[in-house]
Amino acid sequence: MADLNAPPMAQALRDAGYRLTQPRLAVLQVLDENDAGLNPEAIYDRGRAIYPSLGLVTVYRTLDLLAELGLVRRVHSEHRCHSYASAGTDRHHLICAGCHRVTEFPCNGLDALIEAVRQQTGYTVTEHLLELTGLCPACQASQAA
Amino acid sequence: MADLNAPPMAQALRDAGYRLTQPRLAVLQVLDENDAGLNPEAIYDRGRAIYPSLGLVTVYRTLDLLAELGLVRRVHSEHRCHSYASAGTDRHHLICAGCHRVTEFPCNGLDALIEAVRQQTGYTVTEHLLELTGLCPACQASQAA
DNA sequence: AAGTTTATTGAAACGTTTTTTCAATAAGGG
DNA sequence: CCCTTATTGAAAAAACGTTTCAATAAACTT
Repeated sequence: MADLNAPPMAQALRDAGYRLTQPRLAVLQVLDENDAGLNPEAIYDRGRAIYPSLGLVTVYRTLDLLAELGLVRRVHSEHRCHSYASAGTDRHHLICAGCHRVTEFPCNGLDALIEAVRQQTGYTVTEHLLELTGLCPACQASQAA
Repeated sequence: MADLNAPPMAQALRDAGYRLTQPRLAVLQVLDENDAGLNPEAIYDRGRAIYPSLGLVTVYRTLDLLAELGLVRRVHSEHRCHSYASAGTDRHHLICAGCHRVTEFPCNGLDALIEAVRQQTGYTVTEHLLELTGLCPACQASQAA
């Protein structure tokens, strides 16, 4: 089982005690090669180009596992929340409404903001979700033309 | 058509040019009386106690309409994004992981944070989503006992 | 109050997304 | 190589959401 070209997330999977199967590697590769959020069916379609026996169920299971391990995150919108994108060390998604590209950004200052909310409301805060949506520079440029 | 006890959102609906039907009022009342995020089926069950002929399809349609008007918002989580809660003037949800209560909070400082991201990335930012999850004071107290 | 207009309804049917079941397969260890 | 068992994928099922359309009811007009 050669892992010379395995995406970086593969090591994290192995380190967590999971097996590196061909279907999982195909899913990982699709996620690695695409910076737009992709829904399970799109991942399935692209994954079958890499591993033709890939099953849609496996895509769902793999995404769930990766999400559990914090390696991917769901991409949220008001209408649909079906897409997933890779999750790096930066925690927050910046989503282009034009090309659907998903970029991560660190959000300095959010800790202070959360602390203020904690003091105002008495809530502990254990999880937070922040997504910003707008147009990336490339889409801004092409819309201006 | 008496609206003596109509929830506040009813006026917003009427002002937007929509009819205040019994099914819609039932949905509005359910949302008004519950501070936990509720999924469509839960709203349907509770709504039928108010208006027995209520249909599930109507719940979905009413939620869509209310969301379109900014009167309710979807509640997001990593696993499921099926719940809705009332939306007031404050924009952001604070969700209790214990009792599922959804509270809104204003988030002073987020504008500055978004501006910093804009300058770092070149993105315009037209929408933002922020949710904080933790334990409310009541659940903290009951867990400590 | 009665009549008219038309927005809205709900059940049935349908479409989409996600999960379960289970025999078969394959990853990884000895 | 053999063994263990995690994982797979197709079929089936469950869950979530939308469309169709005749009937109903909200709101307006007279």
